[in-house]
Amino acid sequence: MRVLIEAKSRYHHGDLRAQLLSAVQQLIETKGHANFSISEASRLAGVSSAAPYKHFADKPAILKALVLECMERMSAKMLAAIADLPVGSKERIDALGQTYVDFAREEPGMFRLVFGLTEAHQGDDELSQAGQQVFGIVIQATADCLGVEASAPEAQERAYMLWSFVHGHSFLVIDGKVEAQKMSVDETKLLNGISTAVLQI
Amino acid sequence: MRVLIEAKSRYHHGDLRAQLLSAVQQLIETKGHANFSISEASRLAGVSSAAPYKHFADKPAILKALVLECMERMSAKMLAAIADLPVGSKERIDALGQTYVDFAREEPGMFRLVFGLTEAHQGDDELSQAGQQVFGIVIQATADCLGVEASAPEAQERAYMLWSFVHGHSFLVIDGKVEAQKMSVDETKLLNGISTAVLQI
DNA sequence: TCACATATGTAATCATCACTTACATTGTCA
DNA sequence: TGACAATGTAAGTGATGATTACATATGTGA
Repeated sequence: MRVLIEAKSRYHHGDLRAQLLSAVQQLIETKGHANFSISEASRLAGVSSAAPYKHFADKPAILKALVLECMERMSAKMLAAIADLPVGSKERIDALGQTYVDFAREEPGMFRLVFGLTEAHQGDDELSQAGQQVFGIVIQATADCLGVEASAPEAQERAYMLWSFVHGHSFLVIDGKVEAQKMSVDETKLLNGISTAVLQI
Repeated sequence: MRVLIEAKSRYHHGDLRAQLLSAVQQLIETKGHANFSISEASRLAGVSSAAPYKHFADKPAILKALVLECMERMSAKMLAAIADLPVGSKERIDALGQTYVDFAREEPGMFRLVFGLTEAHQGDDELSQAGQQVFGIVIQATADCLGVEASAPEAQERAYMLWSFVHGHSFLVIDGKVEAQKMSVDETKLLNGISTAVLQI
């Protein structure tokens, strides 16, 4: 908060781009990515509603930047989660899954944004490349676990199975379906059970 | 189209409620459930922007009506899909999964709506009951397959695993992540592989 | 047949938003 | 130092949406 006030006292903001992204992220968590407005984000950052256009071409560009940053954080978290675990261990798989679900729970708005982006972004190379990087971590861990190369179709198939499952569980959690079904899910057991099942088909 | 024109010629629309729901559904498929507006739905139905409020209290009420109708269709499709397959067979599981994914592909907008409803609906009994009905079909088929009662924790756990997976795959498909990863997924093989894995843990 | 309550629809108003244009301030570097 | 790039503001445009006050059709009962 102090940062915002201080920054406002000068004509040039200093780091408006970053603060805008932060404001938008905050708005997305509270109102959903389809309901935030640039105007409101500007207000939050303490600048005029025209200022953002010096840093971003339009609304989709802001979302794209946010998603890229989000995916990098996701990558970093995943890599950190497996860093201390032995290569080729099943624990790595489970740790990746847990990290994924944790991320969804911590930032449901951003999580939905990353995966529910509009058609405007569908063909974007930069975005799909960032996505491949994240998925690549899962593929590598799966391949190591299976004792094959990451390029092996088997590794890709199993990794996709794991991803689908964790992805689905994440959505069911943040959309409140687990509670709605009056189910209590032991998540550790669940993740462990799934990876066991998928790896030993 | 003819219906719309004909209806517009009269002062009283005739069946505005149903036509509004249909218009909203159409908009949801093209713009997403967070981006449709009552005004635009009214325009589609050929009435003023205030007319809908004579039939629905507010926006959430319209969405709820749509979701309920959607879930009923989903239930019906799932029941139809397993009707001719033997009770307790794994084919039933796979057929349910395929139906689920097909539905998501055919009506991605509605699919997202059903699962991404706002907090306003989170505690709604009618909705969670409809959800339980759909999930109940999966639980029953899983229980039959395992040879246990539907109330058995084992059945619920396995059913949830299957649901998570199919749910995740559905989202990845409609969000274009499968293409984005330059992956070609053999869906039949995938569904079969997953059910095999989950059932024989 | 005819007043009238009710259901249904409209017009008008007001707020908000994305984005633009014209201009102001600041930092920087030749 | 002085030109210029970068970054900000003020004001405005056109589109869209929610809400409200008002208008009309229609079935009903006397």
